[in-house]
Amino acid sequence: MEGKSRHPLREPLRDLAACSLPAALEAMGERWSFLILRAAFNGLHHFEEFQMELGIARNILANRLARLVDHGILARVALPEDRRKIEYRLTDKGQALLPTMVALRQWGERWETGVAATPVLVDARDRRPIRAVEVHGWDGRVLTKGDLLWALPEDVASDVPIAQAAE
Amino acid sequence: MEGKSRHPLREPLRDLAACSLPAALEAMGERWSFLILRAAFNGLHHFEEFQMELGIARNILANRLARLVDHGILARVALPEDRRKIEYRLTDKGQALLPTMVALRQWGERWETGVAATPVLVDARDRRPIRAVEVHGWDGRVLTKGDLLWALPEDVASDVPIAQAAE
DNA sequence: CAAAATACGTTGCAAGTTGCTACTTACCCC
DNA sequence: GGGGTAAGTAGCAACTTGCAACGTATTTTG
Repeated sequence: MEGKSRHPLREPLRDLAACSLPAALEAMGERWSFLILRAAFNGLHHFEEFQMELGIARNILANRLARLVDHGILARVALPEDRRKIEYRLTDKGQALLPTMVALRQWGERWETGVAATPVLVDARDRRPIRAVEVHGWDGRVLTKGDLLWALPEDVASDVPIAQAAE
Repeated sequence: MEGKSRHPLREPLRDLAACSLPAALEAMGERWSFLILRAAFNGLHHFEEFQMELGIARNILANRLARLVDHGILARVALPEDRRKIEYRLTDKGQALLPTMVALRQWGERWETGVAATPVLVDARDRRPIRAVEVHGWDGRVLTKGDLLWALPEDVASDVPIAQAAE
């Protein structure tokens, strides 16, 4: 029985400083989680659909779906018109992973496979490809590693000039 | 690792196998990989630094560093001035993971921890917080799930801005 | 209605991964 | 040489993953 141990004795990924990356990985960092998420974004909703599409073992799929539901990324809805069926539906929290998923996929396209993936993600309005996901500064500039600083909260320039920035 | 290449034969309409997400996860999808990457972005370069910062077991760290080097995400550089030391340095390919890492971290802040993470990532120029990472259409609009379509390559509008999209 | 099929799991292993701790090897400094 | 540092390896226990068979409600079909 491995389906129920949501938080096994495995130590949680250590909070280096108070970074929220470990918290995010706690929810999404396991083996199939991102692929299930992508399938959900792609319109799949049912256990058998995920299983067929991904070729994942059924017990692992059951475990991952339960975890994603526990974390509020998917909602588990029993369908009234066919009481065998369960619908797994992206929550707002799950939909909020879109930029992460797209960024990871674009990185894979550019640096791993080297080709545009199929299917292509396009803007529904004009069917044009979407832009590359980037990090932007407050002023809209595209930032790369050299443009960034890891600052303590008290060293962050405030947008509101009333704050006691200088102490 | 257990190389998985099992994908059932399916209709191309629904085939997600050509997606580059699996390729990206092959490189970055293991436990600790993203945290090591974050530490590298944060200026750590040496085995003992990663080990102390993350509290990861030494054999796992050695394995992950070797994998990241194999995938070209980190470069392994022997330092001439102290021949005990090895420097692990982000490559361009590794630096290209910045948007992915920031998107994942921001999602964790917003939906898991609920607070701004420490340290905060700021624009080095003005020390202001960076923007939320988002998905943008060709025209610059912010896109969410409902604005997107998964299209076959032949259904993608050409990037020539002359509007022949009428259909 | 009984039988078959569908949907969503669970169970029992075998094989693979992770983690802890101690050990090793090479190197620097005095 | 002796002590300490840097980057790993080795052995072993605990945990996770994967496969395939089985279980249990439901719906559909003959």
